[in-house]
Amino acid sequence: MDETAPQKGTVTQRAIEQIKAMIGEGRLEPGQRLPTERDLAVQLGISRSSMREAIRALTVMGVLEARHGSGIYVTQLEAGDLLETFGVVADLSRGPRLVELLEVRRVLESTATALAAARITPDQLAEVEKHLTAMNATDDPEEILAHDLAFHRVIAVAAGNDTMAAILEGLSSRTFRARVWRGYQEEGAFERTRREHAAIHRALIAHDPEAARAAAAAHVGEVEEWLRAQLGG
Amino acid sequence: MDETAPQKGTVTQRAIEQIKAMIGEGRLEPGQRLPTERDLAVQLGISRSSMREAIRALTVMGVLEARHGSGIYVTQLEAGDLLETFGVVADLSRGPRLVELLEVRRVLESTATALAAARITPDQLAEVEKHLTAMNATDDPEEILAHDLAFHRVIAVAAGNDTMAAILEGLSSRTFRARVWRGYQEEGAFERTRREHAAIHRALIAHDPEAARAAAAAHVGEVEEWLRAQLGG
DNA sequence: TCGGCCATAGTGGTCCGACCACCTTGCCGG
DNA sequence: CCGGCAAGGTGGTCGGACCACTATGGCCGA
Repeated sequence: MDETAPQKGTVTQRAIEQIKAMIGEGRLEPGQRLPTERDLAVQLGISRSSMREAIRALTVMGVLEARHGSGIYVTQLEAGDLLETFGVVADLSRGPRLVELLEVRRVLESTATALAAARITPDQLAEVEKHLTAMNATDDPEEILAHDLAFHRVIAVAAGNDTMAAILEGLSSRTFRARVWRGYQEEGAFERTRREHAAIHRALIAHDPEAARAAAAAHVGEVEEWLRAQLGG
Repeated sequence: MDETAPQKGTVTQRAIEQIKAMIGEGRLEPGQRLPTERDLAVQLGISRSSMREAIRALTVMGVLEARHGSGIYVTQLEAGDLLETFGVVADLSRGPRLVELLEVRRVLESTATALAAARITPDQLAEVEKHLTAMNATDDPEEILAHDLAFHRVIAVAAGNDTMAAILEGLSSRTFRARVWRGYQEEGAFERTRREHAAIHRALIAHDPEAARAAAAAHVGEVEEWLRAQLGG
């Protein structure tokens, strides 16, 4: 048995862990440039192919970023970078898990909206209003959806918890929302959605966290219940 | 310009999207075996190296699973499979983001505990008690941590939302908890933790969701406040 | 006949070397 | 002094070869 090379798992997997460890131990700072693929491969004693797979893995995790012709860099390791893959879950989920995801979103969205009610700045509030009016001024579903997403995104950011905002971003990814809302809006839910958004807006203006929490929970809950009914019968 | 091959992004990235689309459209069922790497590479018109990188990427996302000597399979696409990378966020986060993660955990954990209070079965309750007593019967920090994790895991499962349980699992990943708790427990927080766990347990027995929510929120909130103080000065 | 062993084909895992596309740098000429 | 151009360096792609492991089926012995 060779103590210098425990030989656990594939060499690629080992490389992934080693680089992750380097970052965890602070030997690689956010934004820093890594050695070249070729050098890294030599350092870890593996081939460039395997090293590239490891880099690819860390890239999809949002830990590394490869710039063609320039080099490999550690990302800023911000919530957005690392939670990007969260959207994949939403995209590939179907049936009962969609309800579960909406339940998670209801919990987080209501909390975020409550926090936002207490902390939102005038500028952010103005932006919320901008998307609200734009959303009500058009009949194009695409545009409505875009402003709807932006509406909630601004609120999530105003809550002051970037991690929570990033998770909510993933839970509201374009394809996820589009898939669910297509059916929901076909049942003439536009007016109801408008009223719910208005209620959230009022609560933000009043800086009333409890009202904001209730309004947001009801808003997401409506969709959640509709989807539950769709699946149930 | 070739309309048959839009040439957007790298070939590997395209391959990732194509396979993801196949699964999204239902052309690939969970558990199903994919063609060989070599065949897939030919089908998508790329080299095996690039195809392997795409497969590696989908593997770390928890979408595919490669079995050496057997083949490549689509995972069951359960919440646990897809949210496994969530733990990486916790592992690589430091400073203020740790507080944000704990804030998210507090929100989800309190909700999950409340749900569990209403739905928990006698068997699950017995398991909760098992870990509770085991946790109080030893002084080995390692063992305490293990039972602590299991304690909350059972509760999360009892809540009936697998997605939420999977997220909480990521937020409580071993290294994350170990890093934070090391310092927290050094300040003689054992007794307080014991009391908080007991309070959660009582609320579960009484099937009292509100009490359970409050107890869980306080439990996580304690650590959150301690960590906030650590960073603040 | 039945059971287990083993050769074999097929699969993912690894490595190598070459070339391409792109960015960066710095030299050179205006 | 400045702008453009050329060369070197980097990640991206390719093809082929071999290794490690699994699964299958036939063969041999009981």
